[in-house]
Parts: sequence; structure tokens; C-alpha cells
Amino acid sequence: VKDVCVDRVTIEDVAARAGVSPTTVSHVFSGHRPVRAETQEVVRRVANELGYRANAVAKSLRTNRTSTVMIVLPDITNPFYPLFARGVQDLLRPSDYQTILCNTDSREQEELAFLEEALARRLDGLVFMGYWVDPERLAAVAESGIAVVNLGEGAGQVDAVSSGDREMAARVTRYLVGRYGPDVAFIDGTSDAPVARSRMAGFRDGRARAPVPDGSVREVSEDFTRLGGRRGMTTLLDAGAPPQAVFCANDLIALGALDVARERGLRVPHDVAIVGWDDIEAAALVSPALTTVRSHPQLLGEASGKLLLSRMTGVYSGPSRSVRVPAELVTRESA
Amino acid sequence: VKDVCVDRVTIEDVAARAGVSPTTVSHVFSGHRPVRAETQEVVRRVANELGYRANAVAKSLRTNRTSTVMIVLPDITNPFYPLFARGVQDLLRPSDYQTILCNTDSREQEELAFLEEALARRLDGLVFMGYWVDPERLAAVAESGIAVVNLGEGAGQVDAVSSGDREMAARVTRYLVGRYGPDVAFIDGTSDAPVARSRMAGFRDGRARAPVPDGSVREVSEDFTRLGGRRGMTTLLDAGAPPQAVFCANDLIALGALDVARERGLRVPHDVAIVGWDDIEAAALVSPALTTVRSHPQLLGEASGKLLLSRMTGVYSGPSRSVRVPAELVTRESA
DNA sequence: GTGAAAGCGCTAACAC
DNA sequence: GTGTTAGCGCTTTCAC
Repeated sequence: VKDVCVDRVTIEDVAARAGVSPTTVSHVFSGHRPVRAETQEVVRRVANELGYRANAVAKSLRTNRTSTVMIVLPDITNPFYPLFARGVQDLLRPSDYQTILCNTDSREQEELAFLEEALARRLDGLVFMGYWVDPERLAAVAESGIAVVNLGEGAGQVDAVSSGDREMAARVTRYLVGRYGPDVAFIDGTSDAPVARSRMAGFRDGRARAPVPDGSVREVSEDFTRLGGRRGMTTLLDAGAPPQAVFCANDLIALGALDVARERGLRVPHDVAIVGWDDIEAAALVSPALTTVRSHPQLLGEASGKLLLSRMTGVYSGPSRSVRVPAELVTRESA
Repeated sequence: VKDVCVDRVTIEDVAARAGVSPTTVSHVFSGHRPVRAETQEVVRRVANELGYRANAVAKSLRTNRTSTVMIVLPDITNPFYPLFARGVQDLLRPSDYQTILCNTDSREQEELAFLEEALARRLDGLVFMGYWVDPERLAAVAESGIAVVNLGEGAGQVDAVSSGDREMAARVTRYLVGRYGPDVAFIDGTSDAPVARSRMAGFRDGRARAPVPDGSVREVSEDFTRLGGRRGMTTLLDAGAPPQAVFCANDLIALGALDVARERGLRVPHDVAIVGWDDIEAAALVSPALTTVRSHPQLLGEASGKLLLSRMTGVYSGPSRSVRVPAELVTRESA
């Protein structure tokens, strides 16, 4: 039959050919009310013959549910995020949700645009990892009926999943102080990012009031990229005596810092210890292998998915929750 | 106003409050026909006040366009694919397409399920990288009005983007033969995958009829993973004399092979040369740095996006095309 | 330059 | 156990 190919077969076509009403066809597939076995048989056979495929768009318009979730991330190309996304997706798959993946490149305008998009498309859920958008806006999205999970320390306005960055950053800093001396430096990523803020705060907690050598710099903000790491490390080294240890806000930064240390003939960790954050695959492969914080991206994703699902299915509808998936320090060679 | 939050503001609400018809409101936003400037002003103001956001689902039902593309991949966690996906997304973004990302984990059932899903959701486009689904099925999807691009050597049924794997694999094999001797082995990924097939074919082209030492194995199929590489290399080495060079179907496999070589005290490339495929970030970071084939995932993605776009916009509607984004050999230390 | 009205394909009361 | 019918919110003829 031609119809199989052109695929404009509607529920009415099936109903007509099967000699039943559209309602019955609908219920055969939804199972929302009992249908006589023989009738079911006929309907399914006819639907098959005609190549009927329920129009999900029409269904969404009617039911007001899209079975779609948006994941907003800085950049899927940063190895941390694919793992996170997989975590979300894997958790949502059994419930037949599809996920739209969006890259903001850490730009405010993109973040806002995607929020609009989520609203316009009437998505069921949103997992958001943003740098610029303030929590109120996220809360407004949630208000409109979309389940929202914020990746990072939530401001208590929407459900949040985090790995307790601040506490962890403090712990790592103290570890460095204890092992290499009090003069520890920090290379931050985009400094206004929530993540960056917490890690920087933790760094300060841990470093306490240790003195900074004259004319030296011990805190510097760059991008969350390898190049950012290079620039940050260069700034640190050019400003005076090298610190005893450098704590980087993520692994890409640490990789860049490692590059610069190598180029300048500094031995790691002997002359300067380096710690990253994320434990991307490359961290274990560089030499010296990178000591880093493993934040379990996939588990974070699954936790986000779980929160989302509980709201989307209506299982939970109370006040905002905050889940913590603790990070761990993976000590390798660089510190 | 309350409505701003609850967000069930429809075009009719705006029309009523602005004292115009829904038609006019629609045209103010679509620009599909001229509207008096003052009227526009009023409509926009009211829409803003009410927090109106056009319902994309309703629009899709009416226009039969979803502005959504599905990208079906084996696994977003394999570093090659995020880059590819970014390529597609970046190219599609200016035209306001959103992309749904799906992981098949190389399972036939998932591949089929996503095709169904794409059909049901009436998506505008599909970029497909599959192992099992045969080209006819893809052609059927295309028939139904969805723009389809196949990543890999297309069977001429739908638009295809590839990097000429077979030719490249032959070239690399000949390079290895020329440099390390005729006894070259190949560790394949999932052997039924189109990619795997082409690379294996190229390997055979390049190896020609070079003799295989007694009792040895020179072709082995595993997964496209590091573990697969470990297993493959182990098989190779356990079966007899080590080959002079090992060509791996991707970098993860090569990394695994490298692990095993290291563990067995084989010097790379002196005792056995190793080549990978993909040039993932880790390839440059391991030691010895991996010689590998760089297949420009992002460019492949962009090429796919371009083909897709030309069909979705109706700019092109002729017979299926095939685009080649040539790969290049990146020679580092391992071969 | 503007409006009325007919659907897009489905679901879910509300009948029977 | 099954059918009738009224929309979901938008776009788009067709009319003025």
C-alpha cells in the first residue's frame, strides 16, 4: 500500500478501515480502558497494514505532556557533560522520555534563550547547568509547570543536585597545605559561575590566612579550558615566586597549568604540585598523572533524573529539595 | 499579574486584551502579513504583560514542522560523538532547530526504537549513525518526509557523510607495512558495524597478501572500548609471535592495546607499533603519544547538518548525495 | 489592514 | 464495551 510510505495515516483512517470509532483505536494503544480482545486484534492488524504511527505532536497538544526533557549545559564537548547527560538519559529512558541537549557556551543570552525554548515547547522537564541566569528565573520556569533541576548549589528555589564543592575544595586545599606547605594558589574558571564561586570559597576556607609572598598572585580567574589553565599558570608564575601547590577549578585548567609547568622546567609535584577537578579520562593518562577531584558526573546525572522524574510523574510536589553526590579526591602523581 | 506565572496564556487571551483578532496576533509574531505599526505595538505590549509564549506544540501540529532534529549515536560518552553532535548543532542553531540526542549503545533494538520515535514525533530531520539498521529502513524514514543523513558510507539510499574510511585504512596499513614490516594486525570494534567493515576492508586492501606467522592471529574483533582493546591485544599476543604493528579501529581500542603492551614489557613502537583512529584528546596525552587517524568529527557533523538543512528547507530535494570529509594521519610516537 | 472559521490528530468526558 | 463530540492552541485560507 502507498500509505505505508507517505505516512499520513491518522487514527480516523485506522478506525474507518477497522470498522470502529477513533476512541476505540486510541484506547487499544493507550490501554486506558478495556477493549474486547477481537476488536484489539483487528485494530492492531489494520494499524499495521496501514503503517499507522500515532502523531506525538497531536497527542502532546491534547495531553499537555511532551515526554521531553531539556538538558542545558555549557558545552557537550567538555568530557564532564556527556557523562552527566548520559546519567540523566539513562534514568529517564525507561519512562520513555527523550532529551534535548543544548550548549550555551557559557553565554547568558543562550541560557535565557533555552529557558524560553523550554517554555515554548512545553517541555516536561529541565535540567539546568548555567552560569548567569539567576535562581528566580529558574523558579519562574518551575512555576509554569516544568519540572526543574539545577546542577549546582541550588538557592533553595528549585530542586538542586551538587557534589558539595565548597566543602570538597576546602578539604583539598587543606590536603595541599598539609603536604606541600601553606602557599597554595587557585586557578579559577569563569569567575561568576556558581561552580567557580563555591570552589573558590572552599579554597579560601582551606587556605585560611596563609601569607601571600610579596608581589605574588594566588588567585586568578580564567576560562574552564586548557588555554585558560595556561594563561592562569603563566600569570601565577610571572607574578613572583611560584606557589608550592596550584589547585585548579577543573581538569582542563590543570592540564594547561601542567603544560606551562613543564615548559618552564618545573617538576611536578616536586617544585609545584597541581590538582584538578572532574577526573576526565585524560587526567589518568597525562604524565605526571593528575591528582584530581572525581565528582561522579554520571551519578549526578542520575540523581538529577530521579528528582526530575519524581516531579514529572507527580510522585512528589513539595518544596524544593537538594541532593548531594559527594565528590572524592583521587590522588595520583601530580600532588 | 498571576497569569505571568501560571503560563496558560493563549493567543486568544492576547487578542481579547489587545482588542484584535487571534489572526492579527499570529501575524504580528510571524510577520507573514503586514500589520499596522500601532496594532503591532499594542499586541506586543499586551503579550509581554500577560507573559504570552506561543505554544510550539500547537504550532507544530498545525504547520507539520517541529524544528527538531534527532541525532542517533552509539554513545555520547565516546569522545568522538560529542564533537560530531556539536558540529550538527552548531550548524543548525542559526536556523532555530533543536536537537534530540539518543544513545543506542550499539543495540539494534534501540536503533529501531529511535527511528520509530523520530517518525512518531514528526521530526524534521534525522542524523543517524547505526550499526544494525539496514539502509532500506532509513530510506523508508526519508520517504515519510523526514530529512535523513547517514553517518558512514551510505548505500546510496539516503544522504551520507563519511570520511572515506576504507581508503584511509588502506593508506595507514601501507604506511605501517612500509615502516615496520609486512606483519600488521588489526583490532576491530563490533565487527558488524559499517565503520568497522570499511576499516577492516581497508586494512585487508593495504596488508595485501602478507603471510601470517604460524598459529598467529592478525584480525580480531572486540568492542569499540578500551577494554575491547585490552582483550584484542591479549588475543593477538597470546596466539603467537607479536605482530610488528597493530592497527586499531579506534583510539579507545588503541589505548587498551597500549595498556597491554606496556604490561607485557613491549616497547612501543620499537617492539610493536600501534595506531588508533579518531584522535580523541587522550591520544595526544598518553605516553607514547598515539599515532592516529583524525577524522574531524566536528566537520563531519557540520557536513551532516548542511545536508540536512538543505533538505529541510526544501533548497534541495533531488537524489541522495554523498559527502566526504577526508581523514588525515596524525603521526606521533606510537607509530 | 483585519477578522471569521475551519481544521491539524489526538484524548477524554459523557453518553449509551 | 463502544461511540459522539468537544476541544488542546495555533495557522491560514477566504472574505471583507
